Amino acid sequence: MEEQSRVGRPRDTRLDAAIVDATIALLAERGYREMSLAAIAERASTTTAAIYRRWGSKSELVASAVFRTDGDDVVADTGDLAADLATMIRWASEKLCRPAAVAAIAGLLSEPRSDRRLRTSSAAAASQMVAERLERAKEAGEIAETVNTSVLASLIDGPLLHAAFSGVADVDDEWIEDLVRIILVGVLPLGPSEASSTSASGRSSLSSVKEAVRQ
Amino acid sequence: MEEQSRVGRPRDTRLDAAIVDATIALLAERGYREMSLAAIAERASTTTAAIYRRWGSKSELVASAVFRTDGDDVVADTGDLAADLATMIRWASEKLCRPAAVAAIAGLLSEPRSDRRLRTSSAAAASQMVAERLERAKEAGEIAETVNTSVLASLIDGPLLHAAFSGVADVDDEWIEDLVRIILVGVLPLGPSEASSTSASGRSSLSSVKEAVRQ
Amino acid sequence: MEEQSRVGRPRDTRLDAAIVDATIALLAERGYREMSLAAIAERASTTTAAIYRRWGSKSELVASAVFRTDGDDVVADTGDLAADLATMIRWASEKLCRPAAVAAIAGLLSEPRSDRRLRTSSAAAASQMVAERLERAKEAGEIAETVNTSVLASLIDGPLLHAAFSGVADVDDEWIEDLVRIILVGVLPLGPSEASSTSASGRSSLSSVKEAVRQ
Amino acid sequence: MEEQSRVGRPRDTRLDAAIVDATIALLAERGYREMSLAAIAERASTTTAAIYRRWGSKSELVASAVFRTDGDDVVADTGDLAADLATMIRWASEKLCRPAAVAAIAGLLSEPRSDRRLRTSSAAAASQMVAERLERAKEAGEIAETVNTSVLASLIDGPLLHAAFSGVADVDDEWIEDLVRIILVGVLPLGPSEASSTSASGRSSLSSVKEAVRQ
DNA sequence: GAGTAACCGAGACGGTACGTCACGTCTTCTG
DNA sequence: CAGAAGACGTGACGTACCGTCTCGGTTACTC
Repeated sequence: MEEQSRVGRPRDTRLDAAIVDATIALLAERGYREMSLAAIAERASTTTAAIYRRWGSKSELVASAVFRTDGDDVVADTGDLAADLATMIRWASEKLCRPAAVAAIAGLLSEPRSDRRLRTSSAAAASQMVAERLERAKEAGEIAETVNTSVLASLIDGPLLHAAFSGVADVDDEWIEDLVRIILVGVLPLGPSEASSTSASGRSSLSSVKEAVRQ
Repeated sequence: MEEQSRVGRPRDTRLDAAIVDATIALLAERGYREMSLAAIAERASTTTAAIYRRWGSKSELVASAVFRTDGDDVVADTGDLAADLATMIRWASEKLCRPAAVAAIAGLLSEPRSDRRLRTSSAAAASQMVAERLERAKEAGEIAETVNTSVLASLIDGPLLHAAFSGVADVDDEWIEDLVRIILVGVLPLGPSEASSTSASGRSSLSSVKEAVRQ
Repeated sequence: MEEQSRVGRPRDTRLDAAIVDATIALLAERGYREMSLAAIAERASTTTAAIYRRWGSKSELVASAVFRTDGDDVVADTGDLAADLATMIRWASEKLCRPAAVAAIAGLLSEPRSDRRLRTSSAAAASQMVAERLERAKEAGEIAETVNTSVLASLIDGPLLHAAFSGVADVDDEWIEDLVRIILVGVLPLGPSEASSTSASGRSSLSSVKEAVRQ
Repeated sequence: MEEQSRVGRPRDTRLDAAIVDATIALLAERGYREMSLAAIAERASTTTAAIYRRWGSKSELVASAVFRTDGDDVVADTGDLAADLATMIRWASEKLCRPAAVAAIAGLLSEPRSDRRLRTSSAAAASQMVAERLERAKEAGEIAETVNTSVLASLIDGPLLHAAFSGVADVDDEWIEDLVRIILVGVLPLGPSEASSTSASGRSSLSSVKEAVRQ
């Protein structure tokens, strides 16, 4: 969304909303590739020129339309990791599982310069904040020291991405609760016994991990 | 890849390979959107007509080039769930984390009728086999009864998708091992204490799960 | 050449002229079949899309480029049939004997639906006007009543077509003058003797015509 | 039609006829441009390879199929110019006015190398023979000395070409008879009065020609 | 009678042109 | 100066045709 100069006729703000709405609707209906800017303009009762006055390209429009962060809290930090993790996953599911979002992610990644545009803006910032939140949890002893926070971060968005892309499972509250439970169990510190067994063997083999947990 | 009849001049099999190789190379270099069939044809020293003789569209070519399953085993089933899970994740990482695969997934999902074509062919079949493997593990008592296998399936591909799309973490053996450990711990049955505590409270709240694990 | 609406950016009229010029030049150089729209576009420093915005097809472009009638007088009518016939043949030779015109006529007739498009527009209109001019001459007694005006009309363009297609004779002023002389002599009323002889025999045999003329 | 070597399996002569018939039929139905060799092959129940074994190109096939001269007499020479001219025009009408012939002429002229291929073979030979016949008529005094035989030759095929191309008039026996009458009258020597008047004025103006004829 | 050379059908091959579509820019008129 | 309309260059897409080539298989002359 580009700035506009102070002088001259101001932009019709109803057009902004109409364009964004049309973009989201058409993304869901047709997908990224078969959604032309002409179709967006027509549904918004305007022209492509008006769109290009506001956004620099199709991908920029889609990115800002679908992933506009109206100053949302992207990271929950109440102090209770279990609750916060559940909250973040729920938020992520609301963000990623919409049909328009699936189409947008796929479309933006299929574009060439998506690296700079997309990631640097919203996604990267959010990732950074999530990483910091998890790092704090680790320092607070809420997460086992052996847990790689990079891996843990991938467990928040990743399963949702898979579900949204494959379209197999419908992600409802129960599904999310099940997911959170597995992650939490897998991530929590297991007390003295856990500490000793893994410290003894270092990066133990998977079967030894299994043994340790059973105890 | 369409069948060809027995009569007439047979197809030049070197062309098939050259086209597939060119497709994978250009996907990695330029991404889905900026990879034209003309460029593929040029690199494979042929013409677009020869490509269209073999595949019906750009998306069909990409799907079969990147996700050709040469009769691969898509599911590991040695009886040891821990080892099999690790194997499947490793296989998935080899399949999904290549640059060409990332570009292909994004591109195919940005196309309109990818649902029917792509998923029904390879991905859906693989998902089905994974689901069956997990269901067997559940019946064998290797997985806690409370674990939703649909959620568990999304934990195999999902984190890899996230890592590949965000490009933040580089997925190496250590990363995969960390992932497997978290999933295993979160999924394994926890013995009598777990059974009693969860059976008592049914779908317990997340905080009660936390308590149960700590014991 | 399609109409364009009043609103919006107007067409670049220099492009229209450049395209038409390039079409005529390339028709003469290469002929209809070996003249591609891409070559026309290149010589006119534009693209095929700009051409298709103006004309619906290659044949339509060629027809309007070669046979554009800028409100020309297609029929001479000074009252003197001899002079008018000479004028019309001279005009026709200028229209039909250009290399581009020869290529255009052949090309358009080799296309399938040229009937409706080409003839109904310019050629048919011109033919109609010529027929009317000849009919008036007949009523004025300048042409013998036995002369079929349809045949006479074919004597204006026909010999020029033959000369242009066969490429044998070069059509210069002397050639045209010779042609006009033959037609005029064959067409003029021959006075009382002619009237009586032909009325006596009705549609006389050709040899009797010969006799009649000799008298 | 290319030669074939003496050894090996001989060609299926029924195919030759079937291909020629299919070519003529499709030329009349669809025109030159929209007649594909694949369609010809299909109608003749064979393949394009069999066609290319016999003819070198589409244009060569069309030329030989439509204008095959099975040793026909292309020039009538009974000694009676009037009758011969009528005969030649009648023959020409049978040759040129078929729908397939119109399509063939247009198509061949729209091809690039039609000069060498088409004219050198049949048309040029025929023209040469016609020219010689007319020259003999002139020497025999059957044609006025002022008549240009090149012009006269163009009066045989030309009007028929015009009629066939424009499609306006249907060329029947009466039409041809009318045409022959006009040409003959315009071409015959007019006796002593003609000789003196034209010798006096040389290339007289058209109006003086008119006067001379009226006498 | 065995060889062989050319035929036949089918269909893939390289090459070229066609006509369509979308993107992002530019130019006019109107408010 | 915004907005509507639409032309502009660029470039990809998918189709069609031409003329050639390569198969497996067949047919008739030749040795």
